[in-house]
Amino acid sequence: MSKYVTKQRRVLLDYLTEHADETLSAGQIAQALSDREISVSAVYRNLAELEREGRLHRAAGAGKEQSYRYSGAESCRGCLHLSCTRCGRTFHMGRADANRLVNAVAEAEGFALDRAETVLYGVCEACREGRG
Amino acid sequence: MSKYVTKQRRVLLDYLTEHADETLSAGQIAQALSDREISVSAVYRNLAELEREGRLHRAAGAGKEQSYRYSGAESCRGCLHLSCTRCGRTFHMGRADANRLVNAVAEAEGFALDRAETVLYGVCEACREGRG
DNA sequence: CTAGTTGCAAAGAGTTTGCATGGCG
DNA sequence: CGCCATGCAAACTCTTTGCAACTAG
Repeated sequence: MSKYVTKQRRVLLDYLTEHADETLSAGQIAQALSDREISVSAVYRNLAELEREGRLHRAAGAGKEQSYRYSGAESCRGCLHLSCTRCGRTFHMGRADANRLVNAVAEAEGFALDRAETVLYGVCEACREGRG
Repeated sequence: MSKYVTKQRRVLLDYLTEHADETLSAGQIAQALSDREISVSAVYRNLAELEREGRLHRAAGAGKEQSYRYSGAESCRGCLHLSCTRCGRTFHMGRADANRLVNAVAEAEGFALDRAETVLYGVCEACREGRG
């Protein structure tokens, strides 16, 4: 696990914190940080490690790139994520609403939803009203 | 679009029909059909075409492979998909339950869920009871 | 100093594409 | 017979890995 706090690690964590709970592809991250003295391999290696530590979730991406989502603080525990297929933004479903939804699925189908892994796709309010 | 009905096309469609509404990776499909006289490129090309025609959905896969889901008949319209992260099986949430869920999300968050794109991840009843 | 990290470049894995051959209609 | 689709292999893209150099503690 992380033993040293290197410059690259800090840069990556800064970036992830800034974009906490957003769905980002490894490529996106690598590119955004390309001018900040961190190599692609370092990005991948650190992402993999963060995933092992459970601070990062490897969620599914539409294309062929893998997507990651950094679970900021405890703030996001228990909440579900909504991803708008038009503007790409990520929204958070409150704990209470999420609980209701998870329970509904459990009752209806006997299926235990994994909140960390599940992302709901659709169109957000703003986009639906034409103000993307 | 599809003009000719070739043997390969038939083989692929047969396979997809047999596994309708399941979440399959391109690799899985290609391998399952590898001994049935269809090349990898043909699989990819036909999958891409089916996707263009809207008969197939390119849903997100966990690993680095792309996943597809063939929307069998109308049978599956309006239903949501549940994917078990343990056994990999796909389950279907009934229309009524799905409607309830979609409405709940719409009310709570003003978010219009896209049923075709969304896959809920979690653990199915069988796996939870240890009979995977 | 020592061990964890980095960067580079090469190796892998999955997907796409060019081109000649083959087969549907 | 004409044109679309296939197969093969090469090209690509994204990700992983080996290894020597580097650096945090």
